[in-house]
Amino acid sequence: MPYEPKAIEPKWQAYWREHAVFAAKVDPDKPKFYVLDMFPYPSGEGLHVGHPKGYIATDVFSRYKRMRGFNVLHPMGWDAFGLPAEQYAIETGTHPRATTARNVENFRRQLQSLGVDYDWSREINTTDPRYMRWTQWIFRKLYERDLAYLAEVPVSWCPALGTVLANEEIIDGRSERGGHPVVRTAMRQWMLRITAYADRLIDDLDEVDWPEPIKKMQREWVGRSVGTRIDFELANGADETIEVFTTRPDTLFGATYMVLAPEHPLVEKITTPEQRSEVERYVEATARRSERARIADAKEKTGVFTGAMAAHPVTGAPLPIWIADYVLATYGTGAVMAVPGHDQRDYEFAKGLDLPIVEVVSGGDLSEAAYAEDGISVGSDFLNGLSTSDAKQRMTDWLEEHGKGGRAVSYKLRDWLFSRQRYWGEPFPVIHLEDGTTALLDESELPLLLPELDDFKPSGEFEPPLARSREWLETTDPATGAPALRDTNTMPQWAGSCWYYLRFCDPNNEQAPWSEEAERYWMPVDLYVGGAEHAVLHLLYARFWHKVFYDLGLVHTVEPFQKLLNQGMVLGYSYRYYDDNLAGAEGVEPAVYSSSEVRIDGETATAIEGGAELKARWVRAEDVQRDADRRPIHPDIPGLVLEEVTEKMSKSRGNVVSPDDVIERYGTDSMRLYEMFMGPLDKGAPWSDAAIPGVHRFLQRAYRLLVEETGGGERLVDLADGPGTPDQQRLAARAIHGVTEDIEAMRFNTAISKLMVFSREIGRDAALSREVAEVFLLLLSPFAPHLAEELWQRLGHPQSLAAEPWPTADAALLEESTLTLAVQVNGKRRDEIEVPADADDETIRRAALASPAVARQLAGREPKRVIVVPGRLVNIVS
RNA sequence: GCCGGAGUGGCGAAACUGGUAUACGCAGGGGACUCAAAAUCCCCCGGCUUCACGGCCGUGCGGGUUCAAAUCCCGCCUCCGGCACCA
Repeated sequence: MPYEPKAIEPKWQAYWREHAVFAAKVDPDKPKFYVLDMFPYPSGEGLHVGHPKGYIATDVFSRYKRMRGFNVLHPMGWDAFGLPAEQYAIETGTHPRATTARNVENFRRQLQSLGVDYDWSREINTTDPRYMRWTQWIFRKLYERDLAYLAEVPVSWCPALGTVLANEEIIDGRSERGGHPVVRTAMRQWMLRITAYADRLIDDLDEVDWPEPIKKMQREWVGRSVGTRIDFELANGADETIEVFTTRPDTLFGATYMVLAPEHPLVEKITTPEQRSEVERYVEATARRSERARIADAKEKTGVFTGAMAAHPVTGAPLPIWIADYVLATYGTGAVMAVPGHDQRDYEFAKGLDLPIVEVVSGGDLSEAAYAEDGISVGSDFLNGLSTSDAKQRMTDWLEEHGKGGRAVSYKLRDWLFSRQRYWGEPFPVIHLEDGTTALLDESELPLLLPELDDFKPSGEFEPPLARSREWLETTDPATGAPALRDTNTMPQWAGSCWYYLRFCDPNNEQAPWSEEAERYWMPVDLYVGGAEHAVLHLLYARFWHKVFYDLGLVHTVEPFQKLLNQGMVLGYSYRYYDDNLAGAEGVEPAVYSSSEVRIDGETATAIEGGAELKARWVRAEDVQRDADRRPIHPDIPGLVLEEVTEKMSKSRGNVVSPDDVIERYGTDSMRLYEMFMGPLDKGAPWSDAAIPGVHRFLQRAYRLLVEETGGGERLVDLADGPGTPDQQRLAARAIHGVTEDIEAMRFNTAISKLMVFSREIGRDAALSREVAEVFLLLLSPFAPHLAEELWQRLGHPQSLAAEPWPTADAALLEESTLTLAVQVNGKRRDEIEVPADADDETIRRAALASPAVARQLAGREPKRVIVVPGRLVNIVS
């Protein structure tokens, strides 16, 4: 019988489960290792071959660490609140709980078929009341620490969908689904004071072993900038000041006007009657435009004069106050002092509206552009002659002395909007009293469960679905018996994923979210693997919560994730064309275009001929036909050549490959091996079915190394006793050394190639010895655990190899007795020589010069220099 | 525009600290085994040139540093990802 993964793999998956081989228990006598995957949202579509890449990598590494004597924690669970289940509920009436349960079943089955060494006894689900209870408990802690507060926040409200939309759900001011209008409006919502942790979120990045680009993105997201606050008084003596933040206080003498964001609260107050109608029109127009649209025509700067004037803090000169949408209400103070000579945006605005531009830093040419670089201050009174950095100091000191400003720090980071107007999330453990105050539910009342509904749509204007259940909504204050209302918002999906790594340490605890003992033993996460798309938000939010836990004494480390790794995306080949049926209407015959007939400009596609606006369409990869030139063509539209692109796998692109199909054909071990062999873990690569037979053949060879076919059955091959021939021992030592190094560095692709070489060479000169065969199986086992276990058992071992010690290489066997050195003449390789490993430079030099190829190259010239690089080469310079 | 990452055979890739460019795998070609095919095993496989030995060129492009550059430096080009007027 040949290698039969279908017989072997389920057998070992059952064995691991039944013998609880991967169950993790606190054991103070053993070093721990906590490996974590970013847990998935169990979508209805199931896994595609891109998802498991990270899971397989953590599996390889955790199996390796276990064999190295570590007590490994490798858990899995479900981030199961979320929009798709709710949308499905709105459409079909199916309760999200039912959808979620079904999807979890399917995901668990698929993950288990990969043979990953999860400790399934620790499985968690964020929608489980036993989990949700503690998420709400954490919210109480945040509230008690004044890190959660209610605020009126502008959001994008879509009346037709009855819900608030995120920026990415809005296209051209309309909802992505359905194309309904969206308006900006203020709503009372929960906010989390993440900005209180801004400095620590930047500074503590120095503590962790993360890819530098990710750290950088996080630092920039927090966006700390150090500068000066300046107070501008109104020129008419009104009792208002405009506060401004700037990183260039040295240019204060160059300020020729002020600009407020249209949403700035002072706009209303200071606008003069003559300007009022124009200002109101502008403010209204800005509110109607989406943030995206505002950004899109950033080049054209518009604005309106308010009629009011501010006084220059030093000279007292009047500065006209404008409003313009290039000033953002959400950054700094929502107001800027405009220095058109030295800020490009102010320059463009001033040019467009004919406002004065003055030079206060020398070095540029203001007739061309603003000069934003450093220089020497000019036309700036007491700053004249100072360098930019000295002038900044001097001006800030002056402002402090005169009570008109001072040093300040500003962040890009904003507080975290923590409410969602949805059903399928954690309800807030609070009640709202009639006097307008808010009170926390007592711990004993947790979890606060969702009301049972059969209609999940929003219940009306500004009313989330939770408002549908009056009996849930209307309650009483347990303290006073007074009537009270529950909060109709739910928490965002982030809530559950912000602390799940802590729950995994102690998933069944009913007294606390986790015990101190478990946290002290398992934390921090030693290796965290997931997609780079979570580089900023998830990791920043989780770090924020962790720091709060630290301040509460609930965790003992400042940072949760010690080492982070982003797996590259598995891409799929998709096949694209275009048509002019923009709305996707049915029953029409759209004009179709091949990509060569289409012009792409940003996000819009137009026909080169005729200029009609077009939309991209995809043909499912399995439906694509080929013409005589092997070009991909449309199956139904004759002659339409498709464009082959490699992009992210998704259902809409028709390029999804399911692991179920791959496992059915080749087995899990082959799929695992292929995913690790494709290339470096952190690099993206297109999935290719055609390459799998290569690794599958390797596993077949591995199987035949130990099992031979007889007439009707099979038997173990005859193995030599003892450690094997000297050659075999050397090969084994080298394989152990190389594979170990590669796994430590997470270079799984090269580890596998070393295993391929090892298996090919090992039986070449003599019968395989038992010891060498065992080394091979142990090295193979993290990658192809099912096959390795099977063969290990056939060698007569009654126990799983999961707990076997990892082999070690005998250092003496790694040393070579002779070395092959390349011989170069003037840097070009001309020959090679064989020398004893301990040969001295003089011997090597003589051997190299004795080479006939060298003599031919030198053609009688004397070598000027001979460079001997130990163990590598000899370079003769002539 | 800014920030990050990457460009090496027909393809996925390797070369770890500057030291023999293309390991390993896919596809392709040839051979062995077979009545035949599949499977398996062995060999070849960057380009140009030479009967051959060999020679020349070659890691996106152009320069540079070095005895020696895929690797370091300067200037560009292309692709992928992220961010978007941050005062």
